[in-house]
Amino acid sequence: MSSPPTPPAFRRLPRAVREQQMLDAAVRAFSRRGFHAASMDEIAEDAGISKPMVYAYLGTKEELFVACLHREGTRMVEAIAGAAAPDLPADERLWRGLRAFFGFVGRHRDGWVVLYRQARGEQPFARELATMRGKLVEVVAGMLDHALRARGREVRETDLEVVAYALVGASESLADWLADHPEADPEKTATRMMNVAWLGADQLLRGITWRPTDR
Amino acid sequence: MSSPPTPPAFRRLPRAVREQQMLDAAVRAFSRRGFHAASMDEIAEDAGISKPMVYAYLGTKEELFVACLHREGTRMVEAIAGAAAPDLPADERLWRGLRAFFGFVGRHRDGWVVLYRQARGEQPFARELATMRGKLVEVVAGMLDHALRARGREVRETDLEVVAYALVGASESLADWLADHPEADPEKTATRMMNVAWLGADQLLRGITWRPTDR
Amino acid sequence: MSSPPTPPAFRRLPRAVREQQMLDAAVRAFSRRGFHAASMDEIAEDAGISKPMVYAYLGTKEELFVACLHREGTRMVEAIAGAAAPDLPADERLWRGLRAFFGFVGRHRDGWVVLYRQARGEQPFARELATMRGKLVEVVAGMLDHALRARGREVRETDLEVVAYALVGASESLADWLADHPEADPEKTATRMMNVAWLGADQLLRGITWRPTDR
Amino acid sequence: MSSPPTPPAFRRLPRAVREQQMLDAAVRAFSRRGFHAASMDEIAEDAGISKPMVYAYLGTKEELFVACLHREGTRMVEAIAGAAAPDLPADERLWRGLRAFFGFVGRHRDGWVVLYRQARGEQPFARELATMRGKLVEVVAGMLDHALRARGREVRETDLEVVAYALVGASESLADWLADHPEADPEKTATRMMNVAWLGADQLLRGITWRPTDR
DNA sequence: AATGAATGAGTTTTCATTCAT
DNA sequence: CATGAATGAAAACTCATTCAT
Repeated sequence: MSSPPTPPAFRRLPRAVREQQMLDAAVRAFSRRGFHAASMDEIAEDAGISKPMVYAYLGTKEELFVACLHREGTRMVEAIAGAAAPDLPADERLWRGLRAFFGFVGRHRDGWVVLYRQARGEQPFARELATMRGKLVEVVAGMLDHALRARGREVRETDLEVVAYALVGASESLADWLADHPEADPEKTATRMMNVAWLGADQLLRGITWRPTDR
Repeated sequence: MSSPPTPPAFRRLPRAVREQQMLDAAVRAFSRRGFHAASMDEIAEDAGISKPMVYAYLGTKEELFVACLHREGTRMVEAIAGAAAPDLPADERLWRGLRAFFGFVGRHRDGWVVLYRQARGEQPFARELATMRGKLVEVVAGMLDHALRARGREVRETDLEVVAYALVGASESLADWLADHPEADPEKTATRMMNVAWLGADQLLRGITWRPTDR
Repeated sequence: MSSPPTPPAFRRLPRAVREQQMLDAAVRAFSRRGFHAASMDEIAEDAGISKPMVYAYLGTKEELFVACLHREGTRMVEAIAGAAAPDLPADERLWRGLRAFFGFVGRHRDGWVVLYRQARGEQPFARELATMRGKLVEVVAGMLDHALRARGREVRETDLEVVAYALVGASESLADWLADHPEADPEKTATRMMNVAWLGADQLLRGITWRPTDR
Repeated sequence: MSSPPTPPAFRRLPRAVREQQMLDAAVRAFSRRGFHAASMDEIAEDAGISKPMVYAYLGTKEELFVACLHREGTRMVEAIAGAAAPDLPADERLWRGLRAFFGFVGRHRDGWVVLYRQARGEQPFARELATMRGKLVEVVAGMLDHALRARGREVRETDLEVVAYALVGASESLADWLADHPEADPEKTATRMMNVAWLGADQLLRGITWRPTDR
């Protein structure tokens, strides 16, 4: 008597799976509506789970957002790091990194948006975000430094960092543009960014263009 | 005895004055705490006026934010447009525009932050912001196009636009960095940006550097 | 120098005129939006005058509403009283009263609505309104009593009052219906009400009908 | 010592129970103070629950009011419909309907007031209310039509509707009066209304009276 | 006589978060 | 493990009303 009429077939999933469902829902909500406008009710419902479970698994709203940031950020960094092997020449590394970056953005537009567009405005995440971006800047700066030393030249560290910062910033902006233009081709966008970054306006104006050699 | 310490002369100010006070307070609040976290109470108190006046003069919270956007944006665009005269050679125009831009950011760090960092994440202002940025991109694209045609060459419009977009994006990011580093020198930052934009990584790595001629 | 550029031709109207303008605006606002939803700002603007003037002339919002009630109510009572002379036979008095009543409603739909529909729900005006309606009920009851005594019969006062109340209520409801049907003919509505009131359902069902003799 | 005076057994009630408590409190508040003057704070406190629960269960203030309207309206319509069986003669149906109606009003004075007195003035509920009243008018009109056809006569539809409207209006007004006179007897009021409706002023003045046969 | 400037006080509504079951 | 029930706190917005000029 009083046995459960509907078998709980879809319930009692392992914790890891549930967490991913929640993060998926959270990324959707945060990227579409922003950190403040997204509500925990909304996220819980979209994840098909009750609110207390979200709190039990992923903590407060801020922690949840940070968790999203971490997951998407890690995915992106891994994608880029896996592509730009450190033993290649400078331009090849840059090109592969850019291609990986824009490819990732093209495949995870939601993730990208939540990562950069939303997080930047909210103080609590500024540091978190700065750390992640710092890693990228460091990689690019290291790349430049490496190439310079190979030619027997050296540059003040600040200069390097700022130049790297500018390159990363330009890429972010183009990625932002890419996220807003679903029809745009990530590969082409990467090529354009490469042209700007590598050749600069002066060369471009002279008709010099950079083109990917392989592929 | 008990003479009024603050003369009542500051009350009952004319509308135009009050509006500027409110906008000042709003820019402060929005840029420091973000659109959602900033409260109308806070802004009103900071402006030294009661909430209903804010609503009476500048409308809804969203409208208030847009008003901030407009004021700061107009100031910035005017500063840049006034500096980059259209009859100069391309590199000179770019340089002067950049110098004006970073100079402006250095002088109005709050304004810049509210303008770009906060507005980007909030859907309601995306369009407003896109319009403003669009103007900048157009100017830069026009500049490139002008220089190209002068050399008898022509480029597809989309390409131009994307390159211009990247340049603007890089500048924005450096400006962002500038806003977070109060000790940094806007002039130097402009020079660095000019190097990246004009020469590109390739030339920089070869030891070629761009330097302002005048001054 | 600095003479007024626009001559104040429409300003400085005598107080009585201004008050009527305000009452007109107030009746419009109250009847369209209800007592609470109508705002003093709205009324002042519609009257083409500043808010402090409204307060100076007609007092608080409640007092303003009461003033509307008074003006419209007095107009209506006068219209009815002027039509139903006390020396006519009962049916003729009733008919003339009804015709005057529906005629008035037809000409002042706004006034009627503000008078009855809005005032009834708001406690502060219940008494005011009850007084006015009481006068009407008294008149009708007196009419019935007069007719009864003329036939040598007498009825308990309460009975009379309730019957009169029902007649007034039915008229009010029809008037309400009339206010919502701008195309309807007041005269016809009066005839219908007369039929119900005078003959009753029983006679109507038997095919007996009342028709105005004159006209 | 310090044993809990009120057992915590009354907390955490199931939704259905809470909803009824809220509706009870809302009907009380709305009918006593009017739609606008009644505050959600007040209602929540009177229901012994916090405001957010009211919003969670019954929505917006307007929706809450409509919910009240629905509950009370349904109760009333059911009471009347259950009493006036369609196979009785016209006068008997009318009488039973009126008796049920006034009986209901006598038992739920609060409900009646909120239903008709408050709702009529507020635009947002006009339609809701018109629908409900429309049903009553239709029933009465159908009754008259039925009786007429049984006697081989026919009447224009508009005429019927308006007469029915007048009868309903008269009843509403008497009910209104009843709500304001707690000492009055619903049964007697029904009898009076029946006299007015069925016999008309003419017959009443001639000393003809209608009396309930049964009971 | 007339008004722009100003506000205290209140309202609806939302949301992150936690119990008790 | 899971959730329906519950709330404290705060935010946006409005409005009748008054002062100082």
